[in-house]
Formats: sequence, C-alpha cells, structure tokens
Amino acid sequence: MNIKQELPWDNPRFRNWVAVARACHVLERTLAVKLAPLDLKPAQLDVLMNLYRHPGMSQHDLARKLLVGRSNITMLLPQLEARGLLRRAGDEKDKRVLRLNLTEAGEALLMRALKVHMALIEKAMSQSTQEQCDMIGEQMRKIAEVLKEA
Amino acid sequence: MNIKQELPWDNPRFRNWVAVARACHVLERTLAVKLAPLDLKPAQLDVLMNLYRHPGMSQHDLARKLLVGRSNITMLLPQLEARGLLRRAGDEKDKRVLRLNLTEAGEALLMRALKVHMALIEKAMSQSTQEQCDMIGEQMRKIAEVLKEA
DNA sequence: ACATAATAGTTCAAACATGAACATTAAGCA
DNA sequence: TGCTTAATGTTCATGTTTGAACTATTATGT
Repeated sequence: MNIKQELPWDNPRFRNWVAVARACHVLERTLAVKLAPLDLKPAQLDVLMNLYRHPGMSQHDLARKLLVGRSNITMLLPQLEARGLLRRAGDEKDKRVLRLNLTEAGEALLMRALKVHMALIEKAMSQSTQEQCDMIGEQMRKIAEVLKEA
Repeated sequence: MNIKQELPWDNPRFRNWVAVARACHVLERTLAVKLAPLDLKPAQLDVLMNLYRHPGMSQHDLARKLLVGRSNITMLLPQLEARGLLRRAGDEKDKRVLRLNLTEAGEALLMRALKVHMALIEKAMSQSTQEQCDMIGEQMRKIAEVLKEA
C-alpha cells in the first residue's frame, strides 16, 4: 500500500481552493494597509459594519456573526467605545445583555472606511463578469452552509 | 452631498466577496478542528506542504509563499524541527540561508494531514460542478494577481 | 579593494485571538 | 415557590502574528 495517495496537487478542487484562500489572504492584507490611515483594522471594520446593519445587537450575536469567540468581542469593543464610535447600553428586560449601537462618529467613520473597502473589492473583482461574480458568491454561500454541519 | 453613498450591501460584488471571506474563515476553522488529532495547525500544515513541493527552499522563500513575515517562520520552525518533522541545514555557498527539508516523519505526517485536508475540501466543493470550480479558481488567481500591484 | 547596499535570519515587545473558568442573570421545571 | 440548567459577558493564561531593530553575510559600485 502506497503512503503517497493521490496527491492533492493533482486534484483541481484542491488547487482551486488554495487559490481562494490566497486571494482572501491577499485582499485582507491589502485592506489592512488601506485602512491604516483611518486607524482602523479589518476586524474593527467588521464590527462597525455589523452594528450599522443590525443596530442594538448583543455582543453574543455580534460574535456569532463574525465567527469569533465572545471573549474576542469583549477585548475588541472597549477600544472602539473609548474612541466614541459605539455605545454599549444594558438591556432593560435582560440585565445580562449589552445592546450595541453606532454613534454618529462611528457611522461617519464607517462610511469613509466603506469607500476604501468597496474600491478594493471593485478592483479585485473587476476581472470577473457579473455572472461569474454571482456564481462565485452562490457557491461560497453553499460551502459555508455545508461546513456548518461538519 | 450625501454621506451615505451607495451602500455596499446593495452592491452584488460586495455581498459576493463577503461570502468568499466567510467561506474561507469557516473552512480554516473547520480544518483546525480536524487537524487537532494530529497535533497540527493549519499554518504548520502549510509549511509542510510547501517543503514537500519545494525541497531545500529557504526560510525567506517560504515566508513569501505563505504571505507571512520572516519572523513568523523563525517562530514557527523550531517546534516542527524539535518534533523531527523537518531539518534546517546551512547553505554551503551562501552562509546566510538555511535550506529546509522534510524528514521521513514529516512526510508521513503530511500525508496523513493531506487526507484530512482533501476530504474537507472535497466536502466543501461537492456542491459545485468541475466547471464552476475551475472558474472560481481562475478568477481567484486573477484577483491575487491584480492585488499584487495594489 | 573597500565602502556601501542589500539580504537572510533572529530577537523582542506589542497586538491579537483563543478557550477555559468565572460571576451574574434568566429560564425551565419539580 | 425553589432548584437546576442555560445564557451573557468578563477575566485570565496561553499561543500566535507582526514589525522594527539587530547580527552576520553577500553584492554592488567606484
């Protein structure tokens, strides 16, 4: 029996996924550089984006959206709160949860950061047709779904 | 003038890229769990894979392949070397560089880890046709290329 | 040849993420 | 009602990643 099974590098699916991972990595890194002038990191931008779309969400919900541990959120928020970008207010009915909301400053900074983010994604995706782009998104959503139960 | 420019959530490219990033994140995380029994992390697997494909490569080359800082490699390798998975040998001609090679044990562990990795990718991509998968890979390679000069 | 540049790798401190253990509060149920 | 279980957020110790400063070696240019 051969220890060298069919090698992954001969497998198109494997090579293609490696390309996906690399593209993600590169884009994330580039985004970090482009956001630096705003003194914002990609992870912080993710927070602001989610709070904009889901005002009043709890830290637990935010952690799940970001695919990240709750303690991570606990460490992340105080910096943003200290900068006046968001507010944390205790829920009235459930004294365990903290409701999160963007401030005006937070929203303004988010809009500036989104311009940067959008421009980068537009540039990255400029090579693809709309159909190709949609197909990619569709497949990726399926992948995330399949892996939920893995 | 409206601070709320065209919002990214209305932009298909944006939403599709978010899906890509999420799929990457989920797969990486799942991989970490599945590799745990082998006492191997995704980053370490990346090292082993690259050394298998490019025997004798230097730490600098490895860092570039992995899109990571040189110091990261310096921190990463000693663990693997101590476990007898790879060897570092000084280059004869250029006394600055260390040439990296897998040991037999390293190669054996790599093969076991690759089975896990492959199975995961197969599962993730099982929803896509070969044509779709190839197209995704092609687009992603273009993206990585475009962002090189960004 | 010799001074200057560049390169390979290391060290170190700081930032960051993670998971387990914990306190507080809420829900479920006898 | 009480008692048990679950959920939210925090703390803390651990491990990882990063970038800047450093050493040693090689390339370059005059």
